[in-house]
Amino acid sequence: MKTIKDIAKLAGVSVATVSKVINGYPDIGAETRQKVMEIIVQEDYQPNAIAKSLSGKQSHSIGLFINYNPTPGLHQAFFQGVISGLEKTLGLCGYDFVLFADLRWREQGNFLQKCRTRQVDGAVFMGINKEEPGLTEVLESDLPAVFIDGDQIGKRSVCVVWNNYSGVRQAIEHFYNLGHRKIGMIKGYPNIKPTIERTEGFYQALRQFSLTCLPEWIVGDDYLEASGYQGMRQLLRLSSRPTAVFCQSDSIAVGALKAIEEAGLKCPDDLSIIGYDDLDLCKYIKPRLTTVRQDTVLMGKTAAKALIRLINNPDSEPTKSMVLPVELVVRDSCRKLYI
Amino acid sequence: MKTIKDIAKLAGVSVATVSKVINGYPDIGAETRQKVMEIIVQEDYQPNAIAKSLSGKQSHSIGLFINYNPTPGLHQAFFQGVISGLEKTLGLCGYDFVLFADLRWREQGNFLQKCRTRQVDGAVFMGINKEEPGLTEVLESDLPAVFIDGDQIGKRSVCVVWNNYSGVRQAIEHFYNLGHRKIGMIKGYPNIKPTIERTEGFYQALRQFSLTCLPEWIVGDDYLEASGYQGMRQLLRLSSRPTAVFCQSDSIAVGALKAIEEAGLKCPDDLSIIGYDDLDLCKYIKPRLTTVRQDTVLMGKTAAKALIRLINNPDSEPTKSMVLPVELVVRDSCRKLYI
DNA sequence: CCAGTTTACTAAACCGTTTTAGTAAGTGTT
DNA sequence: AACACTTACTAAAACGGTTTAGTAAACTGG
Repeated sequence: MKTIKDIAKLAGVSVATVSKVINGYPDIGAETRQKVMEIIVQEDYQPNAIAKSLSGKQSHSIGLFINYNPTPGLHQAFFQGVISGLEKTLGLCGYDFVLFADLRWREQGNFLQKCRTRQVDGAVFMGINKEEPGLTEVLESDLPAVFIDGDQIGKRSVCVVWNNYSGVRQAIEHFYNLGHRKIGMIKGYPNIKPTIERTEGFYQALRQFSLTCLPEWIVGDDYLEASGYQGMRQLLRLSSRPTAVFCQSDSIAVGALKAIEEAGLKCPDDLSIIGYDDLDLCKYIKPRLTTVRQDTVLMGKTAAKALIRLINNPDSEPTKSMVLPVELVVRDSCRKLYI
Repeated sequence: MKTIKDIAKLAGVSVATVSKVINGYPDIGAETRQKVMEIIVQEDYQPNAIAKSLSGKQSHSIGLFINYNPTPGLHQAFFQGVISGLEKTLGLCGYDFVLFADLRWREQGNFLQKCRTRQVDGAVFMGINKEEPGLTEVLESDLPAVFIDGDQIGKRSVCVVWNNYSGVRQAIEHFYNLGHRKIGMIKGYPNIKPTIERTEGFYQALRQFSLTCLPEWIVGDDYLEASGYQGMRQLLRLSSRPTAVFCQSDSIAVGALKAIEEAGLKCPDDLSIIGYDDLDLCKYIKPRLTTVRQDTVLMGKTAAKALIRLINNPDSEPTKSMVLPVELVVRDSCRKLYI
């Protein structure tokens, strides 16, 4: 591997001069600059990023903490899209990622330590629980950080979230426009952000459309298929049942569809269903599932931009939270109701 | 951030002594060691990985090149599982990953440069095409590398692949045991490894079971749903058609199922289908799809182990290629044929 | 023509480690 | 008591860059 010394020797100048040429310092003569550049190109020289990090302050790398077994409510395909979005935007700016795998951070939650030790310029957290120990240190530090779909706010950290309220409202509005007035809901795992917000959003939307809803129309306590199945069975047993059911995840909706079929009923003829997440399978099951899509790539790109802003403006007050729009994808699981 | 100097000062020894304590050198007295360790714990000191990399040879990081738009034949969920497997095994050994996002490697294909510049101890390539420029440099270098589902072989590099032959054989055997003797195939995108091997495996398996197959029973030229749909329509138009069709991907199978249904036929009653990949949706479509599962997490773990071996035994002859078993997952898309 | 300024460069310190070579004190041998 | 050996430590160079302070040479103005 060629070093800056080799280049300096070949160009007949000092290493300082080479460094200045590379970093665009003004106090270098035109011919010298020219000469050095030629050698750099000719030798295919690239500065050692490690040495650069140690010497300078910037490492041009971003720490990535991913919990692949997150709190329920995050689906599988989630990470892929976000990473891809992060990569596109941060890659353009010359950043690489340090994906922290070393298990020590999981056991001890020493996120900040890991970041310092690898000297990353910023960090992205995905699927990291709010209560995770070690997170406060990050929030109190001056490390630029962004939390994906989180609600942490710190000195130099922001979070990027989806607008759950809007997602639910669009779903309810769709039901409403189709003539549905009796709307139920199968909820996900309690006490976590998506559940809380989607539930709250549900009530808000009902109010907006002046609808009421019987307490027994709200069931469910997990994001999994099984919970959707159980929830729908409960609903079907009711004497006065809703004509449309909003499911807080697609998995729930899949379970619900199973229960509907098992009861000898048909979706959307007997019951309209909307899911949440827009998993791949929504297009393939029958009926094709109407659902709320969250743009994961956009999430990644937005997070990246926020992070770059935090890194480049060390003393600006950070925007605390960025809310992304979501979109209802209409397919075949809802029918028009003629009242 | 605490440095080794701080610790040395606090302990009243030289930095060399602290370094030796940390790295377990023998020429340190028991009391000194004890004292230094106490201070390290008390101060929660962790050595700077960057400085360590620059000084020593090992950086305890692994380069990761991921092409999210790979040649057709790799499905979405693929990467997630492999990364998770890599993470588990390499994380245990104290490695972190450097995920190369900086677009310069894509445009110029300078994989090796990127690795040298970040001083990674090894590299993993996923979805990287065999013809990619810059790959030869890697293969000729002494950089430990492993190619996921590839067929590159280099000085210090191995590849980890799935046994396509076995996968197809299991599928055909399943058909055979159910009584099928007329078996067709819908192929994927031509001239890439999975297609070549699955096609070859198909003929091998037919020979093994002494079956013959009309040329017009082999159709298809892409891994996508649309291709499966078209392929199946072709097959259904034949006067003498197969009773079972092996699809080289699940997407193909989904398209095929659509064509079957559209023709007023039913799977598995009129036609048995087997897919390949075990996508999530196989469990949710109707009929639930019998398919070949490739264990992505196992792939990641195996790759990790191979890489660690390459790193730790710099002069051992590397095993050139590691073949992983695959497994037929039997669901509802094949029927027993009474002859 | 000389003091002051500008230009274009370099030497050397520094970043936080590891590692080699060196050394002083203690131990054992004769 | 003189010698070699061992033990337990340290100074300093090295890794490959950046950056500060300094310095000759060239240029400027009065």
